[in-house]
Amino acid sequence: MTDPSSGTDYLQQTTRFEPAAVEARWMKRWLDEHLFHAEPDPDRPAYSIVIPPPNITGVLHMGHALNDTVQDVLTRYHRMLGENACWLVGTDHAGIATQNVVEKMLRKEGLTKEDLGREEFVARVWEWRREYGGTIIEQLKRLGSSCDYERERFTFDEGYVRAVTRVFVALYDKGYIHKDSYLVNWCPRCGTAISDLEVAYRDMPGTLNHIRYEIAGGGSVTIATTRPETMLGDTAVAVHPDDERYTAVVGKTAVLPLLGRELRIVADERVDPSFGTGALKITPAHDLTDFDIGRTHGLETVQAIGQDGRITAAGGPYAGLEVEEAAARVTADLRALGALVKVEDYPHSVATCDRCGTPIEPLISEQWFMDMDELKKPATDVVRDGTVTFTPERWGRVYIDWMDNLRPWCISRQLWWGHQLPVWYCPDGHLTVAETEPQACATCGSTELTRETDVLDTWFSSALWPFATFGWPEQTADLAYFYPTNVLSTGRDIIFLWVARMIMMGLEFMDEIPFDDVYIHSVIQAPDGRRMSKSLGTGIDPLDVIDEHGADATRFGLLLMSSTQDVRFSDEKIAMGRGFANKLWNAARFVLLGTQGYAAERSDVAEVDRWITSRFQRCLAAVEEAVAVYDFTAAVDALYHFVWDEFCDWYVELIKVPLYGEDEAKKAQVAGHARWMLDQIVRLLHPFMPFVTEEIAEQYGAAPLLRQQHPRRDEEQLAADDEKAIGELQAAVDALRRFRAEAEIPPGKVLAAVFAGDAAAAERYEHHAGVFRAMARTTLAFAGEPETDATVVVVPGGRLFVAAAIDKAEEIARLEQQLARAQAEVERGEAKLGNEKFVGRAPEAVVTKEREKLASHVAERDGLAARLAQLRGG
RNA sequence: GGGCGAUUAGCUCAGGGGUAGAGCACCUGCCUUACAAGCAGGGAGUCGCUGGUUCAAAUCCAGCAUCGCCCACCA
Repeated sequence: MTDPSSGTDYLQQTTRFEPAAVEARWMKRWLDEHLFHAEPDPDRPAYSIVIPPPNITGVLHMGHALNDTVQDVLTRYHRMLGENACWLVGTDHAGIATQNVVEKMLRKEGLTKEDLGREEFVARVWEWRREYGGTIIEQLKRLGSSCDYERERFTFDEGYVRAVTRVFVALYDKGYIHKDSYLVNWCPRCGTAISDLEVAYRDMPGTLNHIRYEIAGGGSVTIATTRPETMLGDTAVAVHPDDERYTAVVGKTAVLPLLGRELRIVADERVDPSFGTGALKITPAHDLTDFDIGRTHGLETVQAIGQDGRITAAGGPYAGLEVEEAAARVTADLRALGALVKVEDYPHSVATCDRCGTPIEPLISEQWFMDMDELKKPATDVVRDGTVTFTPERWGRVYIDWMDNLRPWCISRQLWWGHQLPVWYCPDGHLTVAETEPQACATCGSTELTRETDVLDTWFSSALWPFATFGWPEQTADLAYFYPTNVLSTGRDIIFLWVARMIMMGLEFMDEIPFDDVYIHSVIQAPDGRRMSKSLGTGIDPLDVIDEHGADATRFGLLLMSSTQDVRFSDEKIAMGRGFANKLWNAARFVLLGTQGYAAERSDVAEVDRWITSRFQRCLAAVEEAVAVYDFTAAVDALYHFVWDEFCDWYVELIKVPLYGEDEAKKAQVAGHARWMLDQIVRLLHPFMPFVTEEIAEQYGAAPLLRQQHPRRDEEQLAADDEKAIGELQAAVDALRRFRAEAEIPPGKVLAAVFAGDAAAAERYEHHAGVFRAMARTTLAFAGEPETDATVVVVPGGRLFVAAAIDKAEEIARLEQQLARAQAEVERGEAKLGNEKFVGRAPEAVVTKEREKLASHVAERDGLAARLAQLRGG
């Protein structure tokens, strides 16, 4: 890249990392050079992820942003490990959602879909999709998502339709799909049946109405209902067989008030005798329990509520009323009759349409169902036996529990936008199910065929995503190479709707699981702990966050929020990411500008070089272990602390001494290593913060990092001795700094100190004399008597006597405090080691550690006591 | 009704049998030639409550409380 990042002017002047321009430039380059695209390559292992396809009506929200960051980290990470990584991207045609959006648009033009007719309407939806359907894909790019955009798929594209049709026909031929007249969840507003999973229960206030039904031949029975209007569809009354209050009336006939319909009184165990009056009105056409009881007892069904949500002709005088109005009228009329015995407040949960919020009307209609019994067993087994793993694990148990209780899936929708069922009817009502339009009825040969108008549930097609996107039903090279995918990352809200069904379909049609791992990410709530939602006004637009802080910062912050539990959105974490990107950028500026002309080369000559290399290896190990178990917070945390606390705060400061020094050979060695180290860091960090790392790598000619390798784990680069040595150096500098702060010694004042202690420590400190000068503003001497008014600073391996300008009385008080603290530690340690049970039963390492601690506290105490005695005496 | 999760510093959250951690916020001092979006230092918590196991519990177990989520044919 030449502009504007060529030469050192750019580095010199850019003291802050400015994401906006950098991001756009890099995304363009990655795309122009096809760096995200993968083709099957037998020489490399495949790593594949399919994105949960967002709805074409969707815009990027915080959940996507987190999920896509996770997938991008994994994709970039594995790509740099040398795997052939393909992150497959695409969109979902989203039946109801999309149809609703286009209908709303038509309404603004004063049109309904009926005005246009089906064909024209569907054409309008395609048009809408061409114009707006790609929005979310463009938004993905803002985040830096390295999807294989050249493979973009759509759940309604040509090849996908073939896959859906093939699956439907195959399942029909196997007898898993059938048509039935059954009680389904009907949304009167959307005008379609929906599946159980698309029903949301919401707590609402309501009333429990006790209604008296007279019994033919004398007596009465009182039932209780929350929906009085459904009595218009009653065909029976049921009581529990063991309920002694009602044994006498079972078998008799009750009379439905208002309509006069005769109702059988039946006994059924599904009635709860403790609820209400113990007598249950039976409306087989509008309640699932009633429907089942009706089937058992051969009861008539009366449809009192129509698909438009209004009372039908069966409701006599109430016909044509909306249910709410009907409820009011029925209640009033019952009251007038004296049949309404009691009305009590009764809050209960109401079934509503998950998509539009309208109360669901259970009613009987002709629908297509998929029987899950055969499909669910293998799909449950693979999770039970660990072939497919869930992270966090608990979602696997949730999945299994749900699978164990599966009921048939209602897959037909009375919509216009979607995969039309490949089913044709002849005038005699025979069915012909075929992949391509048949010429004649398979049963009677009639050529007058009409196609089923229903379309499939959107989730039917989504279930095929992991294999249909790689070319199935064709046996393509892509499919052979990239399937099964490695991991599916998604939110927990679609475990049942989508994940479960992909596993079932993958096993059925590919005879293989669709993915090895399922990673369920956290739900990001609004900062106040409420749901992020547009209607509540609690949503935060990730694009705004990117605009404000940059994509790297947004990714970093989101990864910090990728917990195993729900978390609140935290602006501070994003700001932390921004600060980190800036810190990294500035560290890179320092290294690159301060070592110009030197070539990157790892060195193990200097202790400090071996130390930072070793610390890097530990960070690398931590990152690899964290990513392997999808613990992105731990990965990012390890990177942050290594880069900031160790690389920037210590390494960079430590190498300033040789770098600004006169020893040219030493300087060359340190400079080379610093450049090498920076390159290692940037490679390790790239999957997490792709933009800033590319921008840095560009400055020394290593870009694009997308083509580079991940740093290599190497046990031989670990250096425990050097870590210990530098650790002690850090502790000594810290002690001096603490002393300076406590004694309020001005930063500019240079202190002189005499070291007394063991020889090894003396040698080490002498070697790092420059470090003490630079980082603690203290010059060290290793011989001679300390002055009598010197202050003692305890450091590893001995004591520093600092010629200090502080009050003797204050110094005595300070030492007394330190002594008291040391004494307390000694006593604690002695008590612990004097405890036979502790010494006898605690692990040896714990006891040893305790002994070492005690010894060091004893030494510290004795040193302080001696010093105190000297001060008091002098 | 069943299940799951959470309860740790002022805030947001990690951790997890062996002397309590991070970021932000706060206090003090510094524009020290990579970075003031910075540097150095500091204060701050009976780890929700009650029991139990253990030499040792924030951590494991049981119960309780509060909050949240999911499932359910709560007439």
